[in-house]
Amino acid sequence: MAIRQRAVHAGDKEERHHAILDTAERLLLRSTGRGPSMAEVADAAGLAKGTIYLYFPSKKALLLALLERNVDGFFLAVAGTLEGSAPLGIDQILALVQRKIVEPPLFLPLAGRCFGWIGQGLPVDVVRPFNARMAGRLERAGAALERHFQELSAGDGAVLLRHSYALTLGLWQMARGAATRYAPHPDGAAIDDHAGAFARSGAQDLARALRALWEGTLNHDRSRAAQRAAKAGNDGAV
Amino acid sequence: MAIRQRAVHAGDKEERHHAILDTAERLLLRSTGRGPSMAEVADAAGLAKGTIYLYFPSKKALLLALLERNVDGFFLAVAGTLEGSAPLGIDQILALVQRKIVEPPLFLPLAGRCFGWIGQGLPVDVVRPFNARMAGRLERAGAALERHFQELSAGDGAVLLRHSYALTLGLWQMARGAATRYAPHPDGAAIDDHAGAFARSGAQDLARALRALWEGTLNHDRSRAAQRAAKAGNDGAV
Amino acid sequence: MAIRQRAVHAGDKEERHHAILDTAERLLLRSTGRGPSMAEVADAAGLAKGTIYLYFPSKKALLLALLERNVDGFFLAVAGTLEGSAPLGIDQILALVQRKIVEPPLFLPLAGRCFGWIGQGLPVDVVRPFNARMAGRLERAGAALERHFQELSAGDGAVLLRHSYALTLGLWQMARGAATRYAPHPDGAAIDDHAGAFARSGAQDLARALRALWEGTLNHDRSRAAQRAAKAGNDGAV
Amino acid sequence: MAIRQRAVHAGDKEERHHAILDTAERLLLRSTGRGPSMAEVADAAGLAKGTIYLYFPSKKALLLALLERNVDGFFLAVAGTLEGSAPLGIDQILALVQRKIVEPPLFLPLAGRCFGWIGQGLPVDVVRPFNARMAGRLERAGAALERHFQELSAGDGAVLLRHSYALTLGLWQMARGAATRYAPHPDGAAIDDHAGAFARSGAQDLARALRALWEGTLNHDRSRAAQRAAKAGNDGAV
DNA sequence: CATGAATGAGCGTTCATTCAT
DNA sequence: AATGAATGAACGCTCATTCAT
Repeated sequence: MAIRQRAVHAGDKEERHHAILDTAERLLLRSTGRGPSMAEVADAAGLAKGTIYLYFPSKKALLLALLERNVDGFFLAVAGTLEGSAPLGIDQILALVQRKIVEPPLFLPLAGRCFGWIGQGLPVDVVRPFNARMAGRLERAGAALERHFQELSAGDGAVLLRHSYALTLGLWQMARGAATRYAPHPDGAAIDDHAGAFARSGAQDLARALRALWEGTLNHDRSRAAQRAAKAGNDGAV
Repeated sequence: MAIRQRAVHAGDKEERHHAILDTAERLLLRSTGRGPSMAEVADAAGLAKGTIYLYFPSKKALLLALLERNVDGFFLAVAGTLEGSAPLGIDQILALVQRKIVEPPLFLPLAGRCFGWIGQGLPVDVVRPFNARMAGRLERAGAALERHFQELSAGDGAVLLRHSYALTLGLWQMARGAATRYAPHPDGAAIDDHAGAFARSGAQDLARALRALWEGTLNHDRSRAAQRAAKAGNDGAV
Repeated sequence: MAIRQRAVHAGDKEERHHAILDTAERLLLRSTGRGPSMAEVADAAGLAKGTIYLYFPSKKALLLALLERNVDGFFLAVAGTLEGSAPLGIDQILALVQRKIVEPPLFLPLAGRCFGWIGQGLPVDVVRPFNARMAGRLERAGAALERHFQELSAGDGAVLLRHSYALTLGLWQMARGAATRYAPHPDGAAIDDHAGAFARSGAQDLARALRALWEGTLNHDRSRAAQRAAKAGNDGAV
Repeated sequence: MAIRQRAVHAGDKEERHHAILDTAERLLLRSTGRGPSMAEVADAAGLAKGTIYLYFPSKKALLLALLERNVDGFFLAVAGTLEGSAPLGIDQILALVQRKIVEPPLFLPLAGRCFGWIGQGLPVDVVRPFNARMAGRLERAGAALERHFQELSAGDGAVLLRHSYALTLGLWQMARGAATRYAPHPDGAAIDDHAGAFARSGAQDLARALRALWEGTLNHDRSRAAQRAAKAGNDGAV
């Protein structure tokens, strides 16, 4: 175990915080069941087991931090792109969503597992701020989205993003259960044809599902807006 | 623990099989992480630990059976209803889907957890038939669906059902991660408001998401069908 | 499980007794650690688990019976051959010993394991008669041996046979520990050269060891007899 | 259980390593079947169960280490004594062998049990070096022995030692199986007489057996050497 | 700050034995 | 006599967490 320098400055500590998260993230991807043990994380990070506990009070807290960093990444990226651009079409936005959700760290797995872990046994004063922060990110991204699609009324952007996240998450898990992954499996050339029917969830499948969800949502809101407009016209006439 | 009764006939054994599954199902809902221990299941079922292993060869097998029973219940119910009825509108079908998926045993949680477990460490000759059975159920339900909506071409019914299942699953997990934890135990009397933004997944939210997914899918297929028709008309004219 | 006939006559019961022992013997050869489970024995014998307990009061008793039958086989065969034959040379007797001990059921393994099991937890009224019977067999075979070698005084035949059994048993176990067996291992073509030095115990090695033991014993007794004779002569002369 | 002391330095750890082995050794002597459980070892050593696993990766590894320490003790002691001494007579050497094999920790039992365990379920990269080390010890002790007895040709020393070990092992087991069980626990006050015939293996019996083995071996080799010499003389004469 | 030895509750699983049928 | 469902103590092992150094 390489003896690292002591982290004396605040910056160093922050850095080590992130290093631990990075390590845990990497291990979580290859892990199963209960996720990587604290010993594994410590080893892989080149730290002692006890040291991890200087930075995170418990394993649950570590996983929660990991989840937050991941979800944050997605919503911040979406919000950032949307806020700084000319109006985008649905194709471009769907591509963005898919790229940000599936590609980069490629771990929905984390979410799938963490959502089952957190929320139980974590102290209220940890969970409450976590939820508040999530809500904030989501609302900001939702608002940005609404600026690109007039048919979305206030709050609908956040809802659509949340539904997209859920749909992706669900598909990922069903796919995982059947041993077909997004990432090409090492020796998974011809795993099993029967796995397909229930789990044929590749990127294409996800794209199709997301498009349906978005078009359905936008259409719905558009017609509702039209109804409101018509009603307003009628009312005005009378 | 006293012997409740010996399951000597095939019927009794089947019954106990189900009783164990029922118990495990109930405990799984309140459990976290690795799910209820075999000892907990046995205790709650009024059996000895070893007895469980007379009915299921391992914990994984028990959970897989639980998952199958759940998924089966959904797809069989959907297929059964659709096959024996006059054409239904989208509202009626959505109500059916939602009722069958969310209500009865009320645990997507199981699926969320099990999909992560199966496909890892289970022998191929267990997983493969499982996948095959799932595929069969799905296809049958999908075909029944296609008879109610002409715009769905062959195979699209199954895809739509799969997407619906995934969406429900994802929303359930996000909701569970955030919403159920403030209330000490019994019922969610005092849910935190901040939990909402990210997790406000009640029945209404699910209904909204499903409707969007279905309308988006049906619209998409309808316009594709229209294009095909138009093209055919043009071709015929020429 | 084929329902066998009920064993109503004494002969049937005796027969089933042996059938169970045969089955257990066969399984024990392929087993490891604690030996075959009672369930395995029952299955392989085509009986129910409880039925085994009608014939043997416990697993330990079953193993003890197995051991007895095996040791009996050896000593009875030796005694039988020696009693009904003209004087044999050492080569012929060694060949007999080796043939009877190593070849036929080929399970020293049983002895190696049983000696560790029995003698603890078995009731006195089971163990005491067992020992008495063993002593009888051994003495009879020893006496027969002494008739072939005049240099052996009373009791020495039994001692020599006991030592032979022990030597064979010890070599067998050392060989087993190093994954080299008497019986050619299925895929054991070139297991490991290093195993050899400590465990190169094939039939040849055993033959060499036994010959040394026997020649040493016979020589020793011969010279002792000579000394006695000389002393007697001297005494007589005086 | 309170923490006795933390083993921080390499020396301390080595010491605790040995302390665990000592404890396991002691328990193994009184144990049956599968040997003492890890929990028993831990308790008797004043440690927690998990702590044992800091020093040995598995129960099998612990037993293997125990066996190695025992066998090592014997062969090293023999080699050490023989290498640093003037030529010894057979009586002296037999006394040495017996003293080193039977006396010190007094547990062949271990070997009897361990030889059945190792070689099954232990990774090759553990068993192979183990065998190699054993071979080294044996060859060194054998070579030392050959310097004391000219009639032993190269390699015969190791063979003789191996046979001696096997003979001792076998006798010990037969003795144990029959002799130690009547006395309730503490000491063998009232050994049954019937046990004797098959198992009367005290130190005297062992001495007798070993002497026969050694004399037989040495005589054999001596006469072989004589034959060779005679043949050489004849050849030279012709 | 950092370490890693120590802890011990907990887990999934086995299996000899019992006894209602 | 025969069955096999039920039992429950025991086992080997893991791992989040603590705390002396």
